[in-house]
Amino acid sequence: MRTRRIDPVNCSVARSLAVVGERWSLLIVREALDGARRFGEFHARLGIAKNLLTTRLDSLVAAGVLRRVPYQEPGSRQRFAYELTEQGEALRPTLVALLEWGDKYLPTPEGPSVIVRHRPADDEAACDEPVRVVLQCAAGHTHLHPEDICRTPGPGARFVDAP
Amino acid sequence: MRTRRIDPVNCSVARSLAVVGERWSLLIVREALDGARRFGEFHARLGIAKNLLTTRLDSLVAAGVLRRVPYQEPGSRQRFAYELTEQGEALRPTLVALLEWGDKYLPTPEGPSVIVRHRPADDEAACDEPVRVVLQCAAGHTHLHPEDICRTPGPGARFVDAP
DNA sequence: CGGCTGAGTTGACAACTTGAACTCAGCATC
DNA sequence: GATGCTGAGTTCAAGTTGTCAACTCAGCCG
Repeated sequence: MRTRRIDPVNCSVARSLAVVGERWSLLIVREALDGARRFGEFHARLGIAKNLLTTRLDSLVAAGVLRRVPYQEPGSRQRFAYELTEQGEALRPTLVALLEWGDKYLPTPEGPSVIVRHRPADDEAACDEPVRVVLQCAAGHTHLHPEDICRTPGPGARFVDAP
Repeated sequence: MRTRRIDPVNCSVARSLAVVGERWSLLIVREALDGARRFGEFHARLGIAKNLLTTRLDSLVAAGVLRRVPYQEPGSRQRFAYELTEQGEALRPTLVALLEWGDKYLPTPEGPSVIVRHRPADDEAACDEPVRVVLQCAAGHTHLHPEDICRTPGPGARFVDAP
């Protein structure tokens, strides 16, 4: 019997990337996390082509990352805004991880342009410290080294012959 | 004076995505984290077109994510393998974040196919617990809610007029 | 009515992706 | 020493996706 591996196509990373792995999707989510809600805001902030923005917003809505909500400004007709669902909010760790990686390995001479801070809405407990993303195991161990981590098959694993 | 925002184009997320935001880049890194090293392994595991794989591997090497190392199997001529640099290893939290997100929001009926575990090489301290990605501030606070997090300008921030 | 605005749509063109066929260097075999 | 095999690519046509500019469309405002 040949060596077998976990099938790499049957993987949540691949499924996630099918949803948010396109050129602009994560940048749209980033802007949404930063408060953008309206078509024109995304367009102006990102410089994305409008027709692409239309299709990206539609596909993110279809995937459940964004929600389309009507709004009406006084003196204007009803329009639609796009706001993050819980599922969209849940992409924050991914974006913080990418932010950290870029800060460390693709730095600009001036230093990072954005720092994510722990700043609760009720300022009483405001600690204001920078936020980082860390790998932590269920037993509470943190600062895991690469060699201390391994991928194991889960209940849904399928296997393929190793090449 | 108009409201001003942090310039979204001058951002580490955008610079990171320029390197690893293309269709296959993160999947190549995922396979590398799982031990793939050779052209044929990446090709067979991912099913990516060979010419694209060539350009992706080259650009990941140019970006410092992978390193091109010669190897020679007995009875074969010298060839090249691609292995992760420290910079490439540092993408692990990003991939774990995407894995978790996919497991939670894009599940398959059978359950997750991969579980990342804390399993040190020297099994003595093996705890084997699943590994998760968590946001943690420098003061040690964890379990941060969306509303407890904000983006603040860093030293390299540039500003643009709000749209 | 005629112009203004935000939110799109359309269409021509450019860039990227795919898949299949081809090359190429060295080893092994005849 | 010709032939074929293998892994690692390269080339090319066809299809898909992204870009930019121009256009539409609905309602408000004067």
